[in-house]
Amino acid sequence: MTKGITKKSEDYAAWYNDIVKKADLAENSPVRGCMIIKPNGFAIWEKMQSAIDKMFKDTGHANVYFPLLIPKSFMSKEAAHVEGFAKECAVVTHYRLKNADDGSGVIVDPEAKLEEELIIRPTSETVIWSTYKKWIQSYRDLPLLLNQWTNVVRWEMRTRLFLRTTEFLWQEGHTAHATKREAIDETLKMLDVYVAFAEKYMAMPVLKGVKTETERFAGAVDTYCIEALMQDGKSLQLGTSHFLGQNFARAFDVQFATKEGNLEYVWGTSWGTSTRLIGALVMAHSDDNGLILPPKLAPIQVVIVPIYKKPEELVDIRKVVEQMKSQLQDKDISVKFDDRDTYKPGWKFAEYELKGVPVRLAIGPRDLENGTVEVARRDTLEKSVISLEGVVLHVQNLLTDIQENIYRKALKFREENTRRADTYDEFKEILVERGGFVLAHWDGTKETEEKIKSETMATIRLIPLQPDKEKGKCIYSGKPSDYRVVFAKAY
RNA sequence: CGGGGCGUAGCGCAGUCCGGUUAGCGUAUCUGCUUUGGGAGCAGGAGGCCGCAGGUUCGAAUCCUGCCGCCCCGACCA
Repeated sequence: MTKGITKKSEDYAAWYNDIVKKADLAENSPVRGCMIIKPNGFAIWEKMQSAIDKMFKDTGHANVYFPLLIPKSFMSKEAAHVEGFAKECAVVTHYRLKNADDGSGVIVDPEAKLEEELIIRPTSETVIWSTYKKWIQSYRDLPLLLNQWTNVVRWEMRTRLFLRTTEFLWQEGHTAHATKREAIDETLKMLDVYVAFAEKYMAMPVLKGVKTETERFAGAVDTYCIEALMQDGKSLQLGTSHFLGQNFARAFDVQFATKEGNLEYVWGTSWGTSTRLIGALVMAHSDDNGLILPPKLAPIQVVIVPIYKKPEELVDIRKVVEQMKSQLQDKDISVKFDDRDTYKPGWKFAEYELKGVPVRLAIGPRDLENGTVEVARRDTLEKSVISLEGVVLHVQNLLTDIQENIYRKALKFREENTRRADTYDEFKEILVERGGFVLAHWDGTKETEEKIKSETMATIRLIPLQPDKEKGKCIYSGKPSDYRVVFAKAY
């Protein structure tokens, strides 16, 4: 029925790529690893942005913009930070091109070499903290709660549309506080913002926790994260929130005068989430017919398809549809009336299913006679015929129901794919046969974590924030452990 | 960087092993007619530096050499 989408069960990676491309979300760019986000994909990002941005504003944050280019020297200020990002920085070395003497095209003008090379931001801690030094003198300047929506570049070895691209869009929050407690509270507060966004908007249940030292952000004291399970049993990190301690304050000498007149280093946080979220939507919810979007993030929530033979019939249909459309719009529902006569109804049905529009209304002569409309929901593909009078209320309820149903389905999937392992054999068997989250005891050492990773490909996704106390033995070393951590293969 | 696959019409592909008419199919596109409640049918048309550069040959999409690019699977990471 659906043209050209690889079955999810046959080849998950191909299925994912097919949906991204066929649903017109994005395509590859002329530069390897970069992506062109198409209108359909960008509209989803815009919905995400506006919801998240509102949550940031509601928690007292303001937006700013720091530049794309960062002096190379800034990168070396914080030791762990350089260590983490140096390998994947794109560097600007020249500022001019010229025509080659042999006419072979343009070349970099060797005369135009920069005195200090610039790096394209892989993240903005360095430039922001170098500026915070100027902005912060007193406890009265704190807290400083800023965020920016930008692009960043990280030269990745292997890329996948949305999930990992060389350039990606994201938001990065950077805050500065007078006390450690306040910075930690901020870190956790923003983590909870991400949890709320994922669950309420993306209809995606997430686990939240803290990363192990190995997985920690370069330069952070603690990295918190939310992780969601994709349909192939792999985990995807959807957002991170870092407690930076005084690391960047020390690196950039950001001190403030306390009420008592002492000079102290500022406490910092940073937190981010990216266009990867779009990849998560695809991988967590969609099916072999295409994209399935949660209504709250769907650029078009309801599409209306007219069915008619003669142009006169469309005239009558249009009258009914226009009224219905404006009633729906009055309820803040985004509606598209697809009255193009260049495509047939069946074609449109398939197309909107592919693109994940949550609700489709079809109306034809038969409906006009009966005062009805056909309603189809994308998540279950169910169709029903309802009376025209009740359509607005019905659609409102349906959108809510779809949002909840997608969430329930994802939650059920996660629950069915979260298992406990008490021995290493059991652990390996689960990962090989089923995937998913595996809760297991760990002795807390980097060495054990590394061994398990190299032997099974699974990593510790997170340590729960309030783990259930349970005496046990590390599945690898047999050493005592007080609680289970969450393992999974990850993107 | 390793392993695998692939570059032929906008997209998807066949043809390459074994060189030989005018390079073909599906789909999309354009024209016309018929159609329209699940990706319509028929007829006609247009669309190609066969990835690039050399070489072998009377003759190369096909054989040889070199290069470039893309995708997938790993190692690094949001």
